[in-house]
Amino acid sequence: MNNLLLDREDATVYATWFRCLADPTRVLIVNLLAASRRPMRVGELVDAVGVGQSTVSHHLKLLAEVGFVVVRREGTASLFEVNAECLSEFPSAADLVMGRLGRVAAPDPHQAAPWYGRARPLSSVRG
Amino acid sequence: MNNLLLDREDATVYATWFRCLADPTRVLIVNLLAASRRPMRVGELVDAVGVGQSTVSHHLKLLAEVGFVVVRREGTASLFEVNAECLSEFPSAADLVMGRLGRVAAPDPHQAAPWYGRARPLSSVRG
DNA sequence: ATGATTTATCTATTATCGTCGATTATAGAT
DNA sequence: ATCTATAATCGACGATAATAGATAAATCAT
Repeated sequence: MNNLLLDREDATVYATWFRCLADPTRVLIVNLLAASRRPMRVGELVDAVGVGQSTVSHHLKLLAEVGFVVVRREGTASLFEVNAECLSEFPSAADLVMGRLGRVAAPDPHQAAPWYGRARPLSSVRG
Repeated sequence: MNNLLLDREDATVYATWFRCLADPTRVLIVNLLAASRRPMRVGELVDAVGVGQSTVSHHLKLLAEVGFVVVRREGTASLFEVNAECLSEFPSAADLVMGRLGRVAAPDPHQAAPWYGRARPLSSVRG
């Protein structure tokens, strides 16, 4: 110890996560997808969050890049749903930053976690 | 129900929280204060996070405004420590956004929670 | 009073962000 | 082929944000 202290690299990864939810519209989108637990079309989200379609697409792209949501196309529609791993991993990240967690449950490689293909935020605490 | 769906007003409050940790330097600062659980001087934090003093002061001001940290002056020094309420409230906010929590523990009025004097983020789920 | 230490504030620069409107691309239906 | 519905991309705009450097304010020691 102290193994619960982050280095800047890990902090940057977590900051990326939090930045993803640093906008009210994105919070609404994620909350909607997380609570409903079903795929939703872009138009459905546009109706729900009250900003333009291009703006919603923009936010969805961000959320998908970081890994909060996954997308699948079906005809002319795009179906977005929450990344199930995030439901617990994101709150765990909050716990970790707040110093309440020495480690976080290891991610399941078969389901994309937000950090796959990027920095693994838990490397420093896995030690 | 669904009572776990946020409205934009609440989403804005949570977004403010997350935006506060949307920067690597602030994540480092909060994690340091949260893990050490002791008051730290600005200079101490400057040494730890690797950016200029004015920048650290700037971030601390932000963190204090939102309520993540509290400050007390002692001589020429400023002692910052983490707001104890945030240690659990912030992860709970993450849970709530991810649809895993119907409500959050009621805040203790004697210790400043991040939303005091601002919107109460739990009003919509408290009913 | 002077000087040293510590932190806050001010100003400026640069980069990023949220949003919109318009356009483009894709797929289905007629 | 054309029309329609859906979503992605592009370009622009104003607003914020992160950082640094310089200066000011406050406290303490000599």
